[in-house]
Amino acid sequence: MSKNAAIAELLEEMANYYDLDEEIWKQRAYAKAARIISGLGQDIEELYEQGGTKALIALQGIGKGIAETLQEYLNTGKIKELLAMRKKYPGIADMLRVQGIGPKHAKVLHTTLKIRSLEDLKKAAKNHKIRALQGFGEKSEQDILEGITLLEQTKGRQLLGVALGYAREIKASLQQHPSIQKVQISGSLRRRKETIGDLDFLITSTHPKEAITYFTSLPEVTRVITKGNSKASVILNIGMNADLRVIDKKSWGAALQYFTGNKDHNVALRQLAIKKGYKLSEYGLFKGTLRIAGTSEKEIYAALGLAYIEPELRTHTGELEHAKNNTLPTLITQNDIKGDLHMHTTWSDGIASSEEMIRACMKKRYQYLAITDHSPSQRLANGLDKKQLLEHLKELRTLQKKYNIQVLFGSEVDILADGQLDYPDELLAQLDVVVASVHTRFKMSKTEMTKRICTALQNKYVTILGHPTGRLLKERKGYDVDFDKVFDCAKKQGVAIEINAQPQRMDITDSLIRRAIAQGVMLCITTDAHSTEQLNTMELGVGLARRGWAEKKNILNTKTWKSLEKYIKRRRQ
DNA sequence: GCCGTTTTCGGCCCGACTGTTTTCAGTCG
Ligand SMILES: Nc1nc2c(ncn2[C@H]2C[C@H](O)[C@@H](COP(=O)(O)OP(=O)(O)OP(=O)(O)O)O2)c(=O)[nH]1
Ligand SMILES: [Mg+2]
Ligand SMILES: [Mg+2]
Ligand SMILES: [Zn+2]
Repeated sequence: MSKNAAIAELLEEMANYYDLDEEIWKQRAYAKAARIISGLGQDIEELYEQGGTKALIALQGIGKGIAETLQEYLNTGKIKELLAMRKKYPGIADMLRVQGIGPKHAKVLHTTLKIRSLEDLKKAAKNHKIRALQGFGEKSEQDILEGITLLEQTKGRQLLGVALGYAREIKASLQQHPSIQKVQISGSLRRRKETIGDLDFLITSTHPKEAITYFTSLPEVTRVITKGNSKASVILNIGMNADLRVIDKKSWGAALQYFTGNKDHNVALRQLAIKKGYKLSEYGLFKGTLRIAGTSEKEIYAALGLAYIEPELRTHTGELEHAKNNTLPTLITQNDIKGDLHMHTTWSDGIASSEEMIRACMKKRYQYLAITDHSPSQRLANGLDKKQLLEHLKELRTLQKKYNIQVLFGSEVDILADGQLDYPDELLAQLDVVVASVHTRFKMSKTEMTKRICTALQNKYVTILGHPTGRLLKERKGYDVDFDKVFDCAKKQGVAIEINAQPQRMDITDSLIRRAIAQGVMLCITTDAHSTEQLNTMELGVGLARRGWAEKKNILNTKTWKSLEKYIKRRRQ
């Protein structure tokens, strides 16, 4: 994942330049390639190092030409053609970031007004130089100024855990309106992507215009971007955009399919429809003017000869082929979860007591929980020394007698720089569950880090490898690790790979989950909760697991306590 | 530029909203 985002941006930039040159198909190909790479999950550099150009071309949507561009960048750190384009069109990339300015307008501004920067653009708008141009007017000049201001205010993508909370509040407000019947959170939220660009809502309404006006007048709305008879787009006080789409209930399934995406999945599905002699839009699947499907998503997929595809799988990464062959996985659900094996208490850096965590887990009807406070190296997080660890153990054994839920005594033990664990084996032997995690010395080489982690996994007391990539969304990338090797070790040793559901971690990634499953590795969804409230992030972890094509059998904490107990015992033999 | 259980050439998703149009192009989802 290291360079993927940066490379996707470069390809996107190139796509924009091709657009200016009216190379419309090249533009589409590059834009698509950018989307593919940004959603890839696997480090494109790693892919190239291991499989060469062939591995790049093997990606659906990347062919000889773009593979060459990628190769040039990975080998030399630059793309000659891009540099030339930047020279030809200075300042255009910035202009295109302004809401409402596309390639056509940008080009006019660039050539006729010689605009080279956002500063130039602002000045031109303020001096009313823009309104006179062909295709522009007073309003669009004003919009440009506002667009620049908004650009300066916009934050990036938001964490799923945060965005989902906001979306549920808006959903509740929408449900208040008498003309609104169904409300469905859609887009990337429904696909449970780990970061969210905007909040998308699909509704049915007996009075669409009133419903839309209600939406654009919500107290959270700070600005209305567009407002029509079937959809509206607004900016919310939380710094995110929200889109509303109103649809007749006979088109509900088609609209939900459309509004859930992702874009590439939609386009591929529509292409399939064409191939079969149909037309697919948000209004339905049509043969000529006859609607042959549209009330439910299932009906649409079925009419196209496909099994139903769960939203989390709609990423255009092979799901259509599997749907056609009826080989899609039966995804894990929240109901399958029997316990939580990673959480913290006031003994280290949590804010709830052991007893509070136990009671909260009972309320969730879990069969078991593991309390896993930090080890001594985590000084800032109040890591437990030997004496404290044994006291904590005593506390938990006492609490166990009081509650009818299996209370597992665990620890999140640091993996030290040399791969040794932060407690000696004789202490680890007294623990029921050990989550081993890297918390320090991130900047090792890939070889060293891989060796470090594999060494740790060889300790027979390790149950779970904690937050395996070490990424913190919006903050830092993961460390360099060879996951094929790590998965190999995990498989051999019988260690589970964690799917950490903390909103900022969401660690490990969806595509790595898919690879882990392909390699036969067990995974475990945990919340890493530091409060009782945070135990609720389990749903985010389940969403992430589903994005990784995980079935119940792939997830350790779907096991009953009896079966889990056996699993842990076997590991320690 | 990419792609192919009807194709290696000729297609490439489809529709809403807006401003500037005098019939629709541009932008966005
Ligand atoms: N058919 C089609 N559908 C699109 C297109 N663009 C967007 N959509 C659909 C699929 C998207 O998931 C949905 C919502 O659009 P968004 O721009 O909000 O994207 P999405 O929510 O997937 O990601 P986000 O996190 O908001 O960036 O609309 C398009 O060009 N064609
Ligand atoms: Mg969205
Ligand atoms: Mg949207
Ligand atoms: Zn933890």
